[in-house]
Amino acid sequence: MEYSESLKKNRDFQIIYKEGKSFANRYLVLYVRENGLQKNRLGISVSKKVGNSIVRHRLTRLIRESYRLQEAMFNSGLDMVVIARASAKGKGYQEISSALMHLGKLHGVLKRV
RNA sequence: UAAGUAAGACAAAUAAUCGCGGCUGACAAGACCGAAAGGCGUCAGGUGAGGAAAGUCCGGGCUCCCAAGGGCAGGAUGCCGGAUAACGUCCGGUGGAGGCGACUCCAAGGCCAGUGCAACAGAAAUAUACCGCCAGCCCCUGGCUGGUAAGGGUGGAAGGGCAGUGUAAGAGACUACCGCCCGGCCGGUAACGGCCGGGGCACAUGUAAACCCCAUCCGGAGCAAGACCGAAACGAGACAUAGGCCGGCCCGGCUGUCUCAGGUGGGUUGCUUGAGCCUGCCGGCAACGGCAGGCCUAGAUAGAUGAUUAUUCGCGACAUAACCCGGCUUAUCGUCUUGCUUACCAA
RNA sequence: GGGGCAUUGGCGCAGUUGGGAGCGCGCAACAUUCGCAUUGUUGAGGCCGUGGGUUCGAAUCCCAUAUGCUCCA
Repeated sequence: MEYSESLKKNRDFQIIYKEGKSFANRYLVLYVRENGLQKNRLGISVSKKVGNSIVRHRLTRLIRESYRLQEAMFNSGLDMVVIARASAKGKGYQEISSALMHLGKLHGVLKRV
């Protein structure tokens, strides 16, 4: 991803859960927190409750892909954590992507086009 | 053709664009990050999950720890022979069970080494007489004593089975066949099978997935193993007091510089060439082994396979490597190949 | 990567040499009261997680499997 990094440490996730704001819809939950950097940082979390390893990997990829393709739409300087919910199991790219954009709109982190 | 049975193969395909992880090559080679070890940009090429990668139920390699040697305890396995690095796996047999058959299935050592348990029912559960049968006696529509396991009834199981002889009634008391036990001979590496003789049955119900006995095997932990490089902070030592702070000065303390130990955050390695795969020939019924030729086929470290478009069909199941192999078990949409069996039809 | 535990009425739990499926709360009915609560009596409710096996007989023993919880690194 051109402008972004991924979140790795559990500590980073915990900070965002504590200090960030969250919105949710049917498939996803999105936490956002300003990090004061030039870049965005993205973390994806899929719980074991959602499904087996195949399902979890698939969802991770769909979320990463939809973020990658829409990356230019987001403001910069944000830490974001996307959590997949159990109802997202078995859904396709179109649904996941539109769910992510919907949450971005709710947070007001999308650039005005 | 239909039904079945056994073995095996495949796991949607093709193209384009964008994106991700290793690898190789070329160009940059420094202006970056870091204390160090080390990492790093662009382009091109090639490569990138499974038959179960799963469950973690077994076995081994590898690594470290412990260790003079041996035993006990504990655990596992359990007909015989073979294969193998090893196995609880596989192959071939034996015995038993199922099927018309092809074929399939079996935790299949030992309750005549010992101990325990067997509710209820039943007279009695390893020792006995309730009914009955027979004999004798008596106070004779009955009772008592003795004999008896053929019959009834209970039970999952009643003391070898069945037929005959025999007897007061019966009984391996005796006899034939079957079963059991013992001994011998023959075949087989063996499990075992066949034959002969004896015991006349005294040992003899079931349970070892009850304790246990017998035989064989097993040291412990696991790649977050282990090895290497190694900040900061903490610790030890040395030096300098040249400088700063405490002070009038010295000692001393803090600070400073250097060294060492330890090995945390972090990094490198272990990390993929291996009991490897494919083809052919040879040995073996087979599992498998030998020889020759060819091939190199993921290596991530928060963890890489996705998205879009087009075409085709049956509209795609179960499911993602994490040190590596050999098995087992479980999940699974379907497609195909071959051998064999049975039934029907045709020649 | 290794190990352990649990699963029994609606809920929480007992259940050992393998033979009866139980306890408390809850539920229903009846009694008591003018009525309710309390109390008492009675009752319903179970494939003992699932599938096989051993045994005459399995909640219990053995094997496989599912779900949940938990420990160590």
